Amino acid sequence: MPESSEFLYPVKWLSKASAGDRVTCELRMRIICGLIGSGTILSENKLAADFSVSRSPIREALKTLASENIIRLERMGAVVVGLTEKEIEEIYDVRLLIESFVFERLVRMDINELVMELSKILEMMKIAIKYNDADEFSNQDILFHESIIRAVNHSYILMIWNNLRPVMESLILLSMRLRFKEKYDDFTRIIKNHELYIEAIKTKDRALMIKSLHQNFDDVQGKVEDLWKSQQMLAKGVEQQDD
Amino acid sequence: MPESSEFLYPVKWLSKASAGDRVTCELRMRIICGLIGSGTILSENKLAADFSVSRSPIREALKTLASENIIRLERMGAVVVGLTEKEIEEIYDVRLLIESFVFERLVRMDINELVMELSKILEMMKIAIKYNDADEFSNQDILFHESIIRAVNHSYILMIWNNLRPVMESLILLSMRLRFKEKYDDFTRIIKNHELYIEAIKTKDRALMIKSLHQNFDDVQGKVEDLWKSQQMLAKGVEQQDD
DNA sequence: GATATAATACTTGTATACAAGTATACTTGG
DNA sequence: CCAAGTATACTTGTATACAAGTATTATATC
Repeated sequence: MPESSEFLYPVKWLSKASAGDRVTCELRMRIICGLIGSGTILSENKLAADFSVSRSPIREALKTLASENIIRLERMGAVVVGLTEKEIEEIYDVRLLIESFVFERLVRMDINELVMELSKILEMMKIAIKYNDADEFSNQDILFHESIIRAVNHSYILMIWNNLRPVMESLILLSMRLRFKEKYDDFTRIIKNHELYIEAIKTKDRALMIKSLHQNFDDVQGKVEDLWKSQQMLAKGVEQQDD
Repeated sequence: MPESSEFLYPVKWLSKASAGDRVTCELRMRIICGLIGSGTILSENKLAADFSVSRSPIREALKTLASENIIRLERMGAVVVGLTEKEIEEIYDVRLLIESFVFERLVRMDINELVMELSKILEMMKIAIKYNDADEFSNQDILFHESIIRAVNHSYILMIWNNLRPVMESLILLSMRLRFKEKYDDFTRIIKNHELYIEAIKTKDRALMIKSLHQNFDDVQGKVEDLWKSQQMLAKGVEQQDD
């Protein structure tokens, strides 16, 4: 019985979104942080009632979440799969795979414009840290990697990214919110690491790129319990949210 | 515009499918073979009328096709992107990427059961050739590669495959239909090539695997014009049913 | 009491209706 | 004749209705 008043997904990111997208994003967050546990059976009608919408947007959401592999559509009800330790590792397998691929392309391209873009994003990230805005930081973090991927102009690599992105986004959001409360110091390291990534692109240093990518993963990866923790922390701190 | 009596997608594969899936598969085939050209704007209402269904299954289809990157959902109408030479190459970039990844995992696994499975599929392919069944041959061809990918039990690699699969399927279907009519001899080579792939897995010979994978691509790749040709050939094969 | 059968309360997929928004064509005033 | 506003015909997203199917439970029969 989730109260429709509490939202895990940043509400301001949904300002122009449809009800379907809203439900998709919120459900994803709840599943990934463990609020809706693995094995739970989701009913279209029940969800519709909980979110006070009709079945149409719910169906849309379930289809999307199924394509992201966090629920499984069966003949009767959608069963929550969620993320185990293993799956989080698998996500990073894929990121490593595609970002390495992208890097190979980058070294044969003019990367001036990209480096400029990345520097801008890095500045934004610093501001987000300064103002304690975990959500905005996450947003820029994702944008950072997305910009790199977009730069090579490969529609099917971009397709993979797009399929992966939402789950990544949820993971990063939860991870960063926790860090902002508990391990604020981490951010200087994260920033430094992103500077390393830019450096790797500038100097076309493959090894450096892999290294910084790995470090980046360690920064976000976290254990599944942490996601739980993140959610509970948020539940306690809802009042602070409206600043 | 398109006559609902002619279907490019094998009808028997849709026996238990919903109207939404039917429309998705058929639309995809028409887009990929060029029957519905790039730039065409698809209207939900018009499609609904053409396929004699309501907007619900059409919306579902458009969402799916958009996630496959062959149409783009804009604020007014869905615009067909289709496949250019470049995109077909990109698909194979991704396949090479994931099948290489999978191979690395395979060499550290017990592959007896998989080899057995692949041998079975290969037998099936031979039968399909014998009975001139291009569609069944395509089906088994895809199953061959899917079995390999499934074997490593990596949910996010499988996710990529699942996102790629439908477009691949259409490409292979069109390519194989053409071959059965024009280049029947090719199949002995394709079979031999798959035997090579099995051999590569058995002996865990990475180079051999890459080689056979590349050859496999050459077998299907074909030019975009060929897809056109394939469709036109089919159109002639079907008794003109214009009204 | 155990098994077959019927009633029920769900489920899914599709159709249809409607509000709100947006491009196109059509007026109307200058 | 053109600019500006208005009407119109489309669009999307959501709600709702309904048929057909599938589990679950209750009932009847042996």
